[in-house]
Amino acid sequence: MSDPSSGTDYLQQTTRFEPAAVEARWMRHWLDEHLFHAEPDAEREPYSIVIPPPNITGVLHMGHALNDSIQDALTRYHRMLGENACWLVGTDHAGIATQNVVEKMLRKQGLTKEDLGREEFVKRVWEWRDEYGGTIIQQLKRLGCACDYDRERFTFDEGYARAVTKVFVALHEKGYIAKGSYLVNWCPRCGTAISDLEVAYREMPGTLNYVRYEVQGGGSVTVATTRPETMLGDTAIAVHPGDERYTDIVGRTAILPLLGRELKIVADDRVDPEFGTGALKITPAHDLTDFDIGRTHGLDSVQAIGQDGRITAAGGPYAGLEVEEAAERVVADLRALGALEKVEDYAHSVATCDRCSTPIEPLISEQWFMDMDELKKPATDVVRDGKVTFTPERWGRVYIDWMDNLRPWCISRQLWWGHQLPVWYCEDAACRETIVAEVAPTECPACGGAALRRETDVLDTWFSSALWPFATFGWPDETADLAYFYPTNVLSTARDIIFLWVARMVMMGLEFRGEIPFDDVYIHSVIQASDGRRMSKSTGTGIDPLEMIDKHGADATRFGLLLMSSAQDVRFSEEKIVMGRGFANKLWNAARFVLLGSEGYAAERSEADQVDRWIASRFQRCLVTVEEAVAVYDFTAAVDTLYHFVWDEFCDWYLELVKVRLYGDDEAQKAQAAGHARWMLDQIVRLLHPFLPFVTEEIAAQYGVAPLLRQQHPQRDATQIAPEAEATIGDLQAAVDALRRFRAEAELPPGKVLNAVFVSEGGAGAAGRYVPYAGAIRGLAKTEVAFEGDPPADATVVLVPGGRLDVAAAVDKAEEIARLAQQLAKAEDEVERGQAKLANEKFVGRAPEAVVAKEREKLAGHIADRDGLAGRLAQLHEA
RNA sequence: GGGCGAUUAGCUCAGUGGGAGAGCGCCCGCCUCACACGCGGGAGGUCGUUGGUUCAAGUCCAACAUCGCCCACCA
Repeated sequence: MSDPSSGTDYLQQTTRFEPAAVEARWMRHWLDEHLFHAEPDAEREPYSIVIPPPNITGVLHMGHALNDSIQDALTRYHRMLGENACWLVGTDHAGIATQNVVEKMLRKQGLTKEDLGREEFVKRVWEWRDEYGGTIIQQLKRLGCACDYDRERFTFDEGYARAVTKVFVALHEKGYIAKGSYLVNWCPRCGTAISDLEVAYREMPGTLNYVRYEVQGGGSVTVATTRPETMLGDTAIAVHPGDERYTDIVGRTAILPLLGRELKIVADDRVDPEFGTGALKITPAHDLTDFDIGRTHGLDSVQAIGQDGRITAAGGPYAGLEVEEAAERVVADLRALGALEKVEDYAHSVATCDRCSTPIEPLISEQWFMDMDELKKPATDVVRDGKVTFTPERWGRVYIDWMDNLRPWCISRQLWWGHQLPVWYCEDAACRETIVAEVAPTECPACGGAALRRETDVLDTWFSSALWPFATFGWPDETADLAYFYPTNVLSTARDIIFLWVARMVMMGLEFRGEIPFDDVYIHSVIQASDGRRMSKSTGTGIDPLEMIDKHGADATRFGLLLMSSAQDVRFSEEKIVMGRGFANKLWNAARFVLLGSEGYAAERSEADQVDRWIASRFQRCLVTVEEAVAVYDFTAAVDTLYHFVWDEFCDWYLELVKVRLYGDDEAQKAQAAGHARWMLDQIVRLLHPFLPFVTEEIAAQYGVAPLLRQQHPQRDATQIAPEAEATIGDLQAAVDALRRFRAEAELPPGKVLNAVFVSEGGAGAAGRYVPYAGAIRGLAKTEVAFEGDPPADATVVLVPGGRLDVAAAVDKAEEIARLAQQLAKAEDEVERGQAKLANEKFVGRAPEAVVAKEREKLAGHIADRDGLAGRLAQLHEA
């Protein structure tokens, strides 16, 4: 009782759910209790999820918040189902991103990484990581994520490094990993090669420059280029073999303007005769097509642009210039020479670095490559065969298409922050052996020399990320965790890393564990800015989820995000979060009402009253819908169903109906109602907990069942489905609705009590069903009801045709006659329509029986309506 | 150039073969003893266009239009 956050006073006073204090208090408690930690337990089914590890440089953005709300709901849900759920958490060392951030920080201090040297620089990155790298993990806690924080991993921690090394060495031994000299995507700003997937193409305005090259022995050939500066590296000109314009110059020699270099003229069918002039200048060192054509024809390769993005010595007078400046100078000089025939505006897509947006320079470089041919086959098959399923399904096809067109993966990076390749070179000039080993060799196994130099390159960050599902559970050691939690159940992520990450995890999981890393891949929606553009910091369109948590609470934010998690991309709408806030508040107040109104009674399901049977039945239907939705990762449907059950049925009807008994004088009735209300509340709170963990925990604590994570999910029980109670309460609802509508239309003052009488059609006494609900109708519709045979003198006339209710009143006779006439006309139309449909032989003959039966039922209803209305109208006319 | 997706109420979105839904906004009435972050009532849509399939189409097919995303060695 000393706890200020529980007890009668607390409940009475907190008419609003205030998230801030509640959330902080519960998260602290959950963490102190290590509630989210899971250990292997042979008695229980494992359920595991690995979080897509956020970069240590990252801060929680809307995409994380959505994905983590999803994973958290799944984790809590399965935990409550009795499974031993483990949500593994951790961060990614994020090679380029982190190195960039630390370099930027150093620059502010007037330092470069070269000033410090590699060792000291890496030390500084670790220091940075220790200070700032945990930010995002703390932010997950603000959201309420039930991650197993006791197992937090880092893609660069010691055990992880062993896994990475082992994988590299193993793949090298199999011949999948090898060093080679190829044209790679080079980012001059980051100073490293990057993989094809890290290149982003952007449409940019540019120019197409037509440059005339003289041909030895007379004549000339004109080529079109968007990058005139690359001509400094030209070694040939190519034309299509079938292009008759150029047949006479193939085999001859052209002269490169400005530099005077001799260029072969070759024929190659990769040249598109339709484009430009049909003649292509060939720069094997700086263009992939040219590189391939160069190989085919044995052309020289001249590197005109260096790794620093400047023109090399091969560029003669342009040496040392930045690419952009060189382009301007080359064009100016060509123009002066008269070799520039024309310049056209031309929009084309420019390859840029995904990390820093700098234009990529394709250049030839010695790099390590991973051949995917052997790995991709099984990884494609498991998706094709449905062993790994994608939701939504279409992403599975996207995955397969990509796999089918895989090229070797450039895995080496010229960075300082990352997993250094486990490769050493013998320095002995006569030996030059390359050694790939898990443990640093002390001498060269080939010549015995002790002078060894370690490869300075590090691995692509995604190389290590690919091992995440098994390396985090202890691999390369055969741990109990690994045996128990791997393979994981589901991977939830954004579609932009299907290739970068998901595909590679599948390949590595199959290769090193012989098992798929996860059964399901759930690809969630992309949340766009409210104007439909991509959310991004640079354009200022980003919305900070933490701000939403501050403003509306974590439960509300999670709820809103889950409503935005549909299969399609959605625009961010704060309204949905506001909706969540309202829902949390509604639930809290419903709980206050139930708990305060039933103090002293124990939760116990009752079947005595129709209302009790009805709400239990409705809850069962809700439960089934929610379970089915979660099973197919339809969180929007799950949350929407819960919202409407709790608000529209539990609060708007059940709680209102239960007041009659709760506030009444019949002690037996009150006990039943109180016990059942408590029981129902508890069931609801349990079902909602995975989606709204804080408010549900706060409620549960009020009656002593917190933490909900240790409680059981509600049980499905078909015996609680009560169609007859649903029918009765459905009729009652229709009656109340009709009375309310009548009151509103007749503009009765709110305080005015209406008198009504139920009359059964055909005198069968069906109105008797409503006898127990006279009190409810009084409360819900401010109407005093009487039953057949006992009409009050001033009674408004009420009919009950076919169990449904219609209202008439002697308020204004003429008005009433007009209203009824209108309704009658409508009913007659409906009857006509229904009869026509049922007279259609094709419909009756071909439509499913149930559909036809439903149509008949509807028609019967309309006929009853029509007859009832006609009768009343006749009565009114008589009177 | 190839592929994928979207187009439903003023706004943001559900709805995938049997008589159009939600939240917000809007209009009317209510501080009714859980909740004004609330309660009750209401208005508002020829479901992008044109064809087709079907007894029946927002829902399936085709074409078109518009918007968005992904992939591609777009000189």
